Amino acid sequence: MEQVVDTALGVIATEGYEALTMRRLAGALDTGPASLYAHVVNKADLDELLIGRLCAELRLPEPEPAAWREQVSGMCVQMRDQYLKYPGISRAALAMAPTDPEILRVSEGMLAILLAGGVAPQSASWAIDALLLYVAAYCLEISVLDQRKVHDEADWVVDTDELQRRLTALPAETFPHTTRHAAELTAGKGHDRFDFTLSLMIDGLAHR
Amino acid sequence: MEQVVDTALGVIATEGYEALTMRRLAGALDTGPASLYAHVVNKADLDELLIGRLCAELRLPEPEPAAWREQVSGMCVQMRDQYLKYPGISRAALAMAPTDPEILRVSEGMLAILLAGGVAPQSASWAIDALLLYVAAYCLEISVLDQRKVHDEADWVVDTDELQRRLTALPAETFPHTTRHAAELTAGKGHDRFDFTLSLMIDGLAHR
DNA sequence: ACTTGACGCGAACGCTGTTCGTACGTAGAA
DNA sequence: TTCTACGTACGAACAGCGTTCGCGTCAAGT
Repeated sequence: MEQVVDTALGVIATEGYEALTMRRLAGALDTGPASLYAHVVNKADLDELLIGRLCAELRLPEPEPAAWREQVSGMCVQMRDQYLKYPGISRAALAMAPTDPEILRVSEGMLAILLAGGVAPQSASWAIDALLLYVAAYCLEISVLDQRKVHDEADWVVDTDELQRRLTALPAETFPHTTRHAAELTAGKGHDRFDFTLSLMIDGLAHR
Repeated sequence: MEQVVDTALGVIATEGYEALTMRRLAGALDTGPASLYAHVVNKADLDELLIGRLCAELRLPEPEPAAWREQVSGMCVQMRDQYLKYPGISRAALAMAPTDPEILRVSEGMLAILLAGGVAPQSASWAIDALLLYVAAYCLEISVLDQRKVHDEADWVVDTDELQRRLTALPAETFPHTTRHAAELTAGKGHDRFDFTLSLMIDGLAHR
């Protein structure tokens, strides 16, 4: 069963989550699809196992009260990179009940950081939920965009420059702010947008 | 083609997005699945049309600089309620390119509100992105949970009280904070968590 | 050596999105 | 009026999905 999870993660890492079908996974294990159901109840169950394995590889820091902001954003960056390492897997994370013990472990770790930083328990609890949700959604969006680049024709997907050109070309009377600030709307290399949102939420948490 | 979108929204409203298959939609229109492709290129195209229709029904307020916070959170609440009115449709929203003119209209409206409120253009642009992403993810999570309640056996899904009981029953030495603050972790009726995250981000935006 | 039990897997089911060829209805030309 | 030609609509089919059933095989117990 451990090998099933490992092989599944391998398939996702090289071909994306959409390619992880029971048949494809069975083929990678040199067997038929029916044999998988001896080790796994469901595809949903497999998804849970995958997310659990992902969370198990996250490293929880020892809470340092003075550095709680860096520590919590570091956790989010860890999750982000883990999600992006297995493109599209965040879809499974979004559709999952938070019952898994490995997820609870991560949640416990983040709670410890926030409480050590002096955040109120209620704010900390809800903030963890919001952060995990945002990270998963952010990674899903990125994975979907990357998937489009592979699957569809290249002219259907637009890069940043092309998008900015299109925004500028919009009718200025109905989209005055969009045309004027097309540069800002399309700005952000790498994970600038991610960092911005994280600091937005963490700053909001600190000012409470 | 307008009728196709209307019927599709009707199906989603009563049976959920997962039930919106080409065959089910064709059946609701008293025809076969092949006929749909005369009006719609793809299922992805249909999804875009649905989200476009959804966004078209959003009401953009006239920006009032003093009330920008209430206005932007009001927009998010509008989107949330619209998403929840059609359970699961936020999945389509998350997997979509932001090219649709109706989405641009909403984005333009929110940009106008934030700029009128004195938010820097770069912060406003990124904040809109983050807010839209969070709203979609939040609604997707809710829809998935509701779906589970319908599909699976009732004992697989846990309500708030049961979840709190389980958290409290965890081993206290490995989950000290989770067991102690199980009440806070499971707290929040209605959209309290949603309101919290929104004010978190908007407050962070104001302190910039 | 015979029985029994468990396990693995080929084949099939019902479902999905999508395509192809045909048949029909209509509009224009002779 | 009659014939043609074109565009549209749809029944049937295809490839793929998750999942289940039942048979065959193999190991252990008596």
